[in-house]
Amino acid sequence: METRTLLLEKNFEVICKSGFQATRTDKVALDLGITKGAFYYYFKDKYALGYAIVDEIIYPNYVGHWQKILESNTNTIEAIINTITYIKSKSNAENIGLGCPLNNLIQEMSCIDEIFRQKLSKIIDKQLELLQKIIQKGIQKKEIKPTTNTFNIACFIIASLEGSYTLGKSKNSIDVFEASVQSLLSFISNLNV
Amino acid sequence: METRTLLLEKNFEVICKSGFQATRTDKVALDLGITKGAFYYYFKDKYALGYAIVDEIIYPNYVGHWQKILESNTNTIEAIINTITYIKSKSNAENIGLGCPLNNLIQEMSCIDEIFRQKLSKIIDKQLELLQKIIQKGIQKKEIKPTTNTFNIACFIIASLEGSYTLGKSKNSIDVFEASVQSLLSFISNLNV
DNA sequence: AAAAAGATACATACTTGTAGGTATGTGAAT
DNA sequence: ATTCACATACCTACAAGTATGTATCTTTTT
Repeated sequence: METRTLLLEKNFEVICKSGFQATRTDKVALDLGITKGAFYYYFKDKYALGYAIVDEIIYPNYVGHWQKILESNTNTIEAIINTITYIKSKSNAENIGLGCPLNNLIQEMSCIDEIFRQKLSKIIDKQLELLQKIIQKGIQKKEIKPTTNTFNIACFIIASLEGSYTLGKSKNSIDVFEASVQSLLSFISNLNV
Repeated sequence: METRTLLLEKNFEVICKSGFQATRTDKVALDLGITKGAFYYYFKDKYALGYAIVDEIIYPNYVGHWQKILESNTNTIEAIINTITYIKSKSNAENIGLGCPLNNLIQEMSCIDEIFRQKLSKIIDKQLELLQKIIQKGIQKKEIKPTTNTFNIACFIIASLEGSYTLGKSKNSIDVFEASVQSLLSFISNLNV
């Protein structure tokens, strides 16, 4: 694989485990058999690496799911439930302690660096935008109660999901995560007409 | 005020703004006209300060609300809604960008330091425990649907709340926070018989 | 009651590890 | 001949912690 890609992916992995600030880019590179010189050939500084990870790895990963729903034609509620069930299935007892990479970075970096905040905020924005469109479409298709406040519900769904990761991470246990997501799923199934 | 208390409270303030790792304890002390020597007289090291903040400031602040509900006799759902409405009212356009101190520390420190994780986890645990008791009592008082899964709902409420802060922090906007909490409130009001 | 002996609550100055970054070198490809 | 894709060695700012000094207060001794 290309050196830059290797650096991006391995650093992402370590950032997921220890956060951005605690990540030592030179040690990560060394683990890959890559030297500091190579790192600074591809990235201006540590923050440039962080931004690249957000743009190139995190963003696509968080927006894809919702995009697909919009493009599909299955029942709206079913589609949302399927997506969240899929997201849920990706967490297990081993990785739940790591939390959600997006969530982690928001809490750690938003207050320290405005560019980080903006880039992460954009991911949330895009998710909210897509979810609102999905719900709106569901209302038009008469699959979702017309009284539903699309903005409120979209915010609530993303918030609950992120919060579920927080619970799981804090307790380092999949149980609380799954319990919370389960409630979210039944909440969503009650949005129908 | 006592030197130790001053150090605790001012450092807590700065940690809320910049996180634990980015906080420079000596600069915080200096701002208070206190020297490094005084700091290390009261705290073994930076982590001891962090632990003290969690134990002495954060813990009491997060557990008190739910404790009061258990001790009161008002309608369960009303009591929960009042509490969350009160919590909601404490955030505004100026401070929402800081996020929730508990949430912040969980994301930043849980993976880095196990003692931090345990102490923070205990706060989540206590909140879940109290909320479960509150819901259980509500069921007994026939104010809440008997089919309600107390564990799932307790997890969901805490997760949604924490997640709402995450949204607000990421967008540095009170709107998404309030929208999400609003949905949570209406979800809770639907828990009645 | 006075003096001596510790303890308390800091202040000052110094040390050290290291994270992050730079400057320069070099072999291969174009 | 020059650019590309790194490698090596060095630098430096500073966060964290330590060692030591000292004024004041308390306690004990005589």
